[in-house]
Amino acid sequence: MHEFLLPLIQKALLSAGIITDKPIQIEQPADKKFGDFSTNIALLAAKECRRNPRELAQEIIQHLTFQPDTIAKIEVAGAGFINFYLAPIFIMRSVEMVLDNGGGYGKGSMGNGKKALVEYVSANPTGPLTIGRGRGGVLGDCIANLLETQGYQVTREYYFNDAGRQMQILGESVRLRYLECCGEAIDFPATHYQGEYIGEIAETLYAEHGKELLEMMDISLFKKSAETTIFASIRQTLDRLQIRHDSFFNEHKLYTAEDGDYSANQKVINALREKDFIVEYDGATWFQTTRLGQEKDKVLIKSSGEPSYRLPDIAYHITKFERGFDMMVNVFGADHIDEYPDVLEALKILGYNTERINIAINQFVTTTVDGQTIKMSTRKGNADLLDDLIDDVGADATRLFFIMRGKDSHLNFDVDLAKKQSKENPVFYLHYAHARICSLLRMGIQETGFDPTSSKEHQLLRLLSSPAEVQLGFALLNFPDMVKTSLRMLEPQKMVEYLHSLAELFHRFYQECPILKAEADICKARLFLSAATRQILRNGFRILGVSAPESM
RNA sequence: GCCCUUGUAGCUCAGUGGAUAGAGCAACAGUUUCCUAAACUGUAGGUCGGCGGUUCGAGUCUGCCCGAGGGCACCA
Repeated sequence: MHEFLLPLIQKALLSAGIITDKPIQIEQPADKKFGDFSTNIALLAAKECRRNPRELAQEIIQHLTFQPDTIAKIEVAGAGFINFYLAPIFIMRSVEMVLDNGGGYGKGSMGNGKKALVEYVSANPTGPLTIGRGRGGVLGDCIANLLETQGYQVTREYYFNDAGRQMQILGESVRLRYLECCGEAIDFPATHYQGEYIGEIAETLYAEHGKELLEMMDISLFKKSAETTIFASIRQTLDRLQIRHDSFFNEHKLYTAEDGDYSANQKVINALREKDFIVEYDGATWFQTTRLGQEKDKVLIKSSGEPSYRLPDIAYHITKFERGFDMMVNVFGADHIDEYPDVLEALKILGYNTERINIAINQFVTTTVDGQTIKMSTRKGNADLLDDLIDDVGADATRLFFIMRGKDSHLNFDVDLAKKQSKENPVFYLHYAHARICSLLRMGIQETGFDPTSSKEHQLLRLLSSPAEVQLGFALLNFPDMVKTSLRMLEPQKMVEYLHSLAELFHRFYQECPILKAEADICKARLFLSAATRQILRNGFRILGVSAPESM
């Protein structure tokens, strides 16, 4: 609808001779008595024009020209707001587009073929996925879906490292458990991986090899075995949530030189050295961030000669630019919050446009079971496994609960609520609206032989004018704007809220307006409206990665 | 001690410098001869953590204080 109003206002400003560099903001007032849409442009422009806002608003209104039957009323209100009331007939006419476009309704061309990269999950294969990772995974997946609806060519990437120190410890942990299987007495250090899965991997090795690995001091076989098993389990868990990646980027690539060339890591050092941001002391190589006003320099190469995580991170981001991505989104958990500023600083120094990088940070998750809040802690056994949560509440509830709060909010995952089969549970409420429409349409075909999904008599929608119908129709038209808002804010939560309110409006319509019992044309019109609602629910569910049950 | 996020109704949370601060759930009171009552309607519920500042206007920006979560490694 913004596409409809924005040009109208722009033209009015132009013909009224009002010049302002303030952006035209169109919002939907919380209270319907202030119209369907409203703009505060007169308030914003008043200051620079040195005019009274209300007078200015009045003048803008006089220069607004539009087709009859589109806008029912325009008024100046409050301090100088301009409020628009759409004509019901215009709303219902517009709903026809939902049916005409079907699954394509809500798609946009913001991306226009541009290449986008979304990096998410990116857990190293040291253990099964935790609930906290799940939130980021779902968030990233939804953001990727949103980008796709806007015409971006999206790559979903998983960045991992199977070479570092943590992986060494992992291999060592498996070896120790293996020795245990062989009946050796061992001392298992607290610094090693405590989870039960380590023992399971060791047992598998014991079953395959017996005691023949007993004397093997090289841990690479143990490490490899652990990595393969754990990665398989991670991917299986992600698969249960419909989270998929197109690309798995192994950090190790950045360490190795190709054809006598420098490694990607070394190139970063060279380039930063050229910019005079590299210093060496204490046996290590440092990124001189003190020159940027920070308290301490940051280590890039440890005195052991190994790069610290920061160096490959910078090199990795450079590959994103080199691979030609116009837009990049990194989804991180709150524990990585201190990681990215240094990376961005380095990229800026090296001349990359860091405005193309968007950081989406999600706060942590606590779960509530039987009214008891359980705090999540990483690296402490396996009390917070994502798999267990999916077993408990199902994939749809897991996904939806992760994104139904803003990513900045410290999510409280109420496991009992997620399992409830009633409207208290938002998953259920959304599913029910969809299933109810499916049932209604089935019944409609049975009783009247009319199928709104194959009929083209969409213009019958114009017969509808009751408040419940018009409000539902209006909500449907907001879908494209909601998609854009969700993407702009990198916040799928907006979509969840929108769909919830849509479901609510449908239930009210269903309650107030008899459908199959109505006069033939009205019946058809209402079935069209129902079909359009179902279409939007489906389009929204697809973005959120939630199923659309046909019956319940 | 420093940095990031956060504090809004009983609970879980929206709120993009603008109008009398909203929603869902819970609570209370109603609605089914009728397409799924797995639903709908209505009522009540607030010192926007606290104290200052910026301005025509602050829940929103800013300073300090208090509470919560996270981070402050030659771990990732």
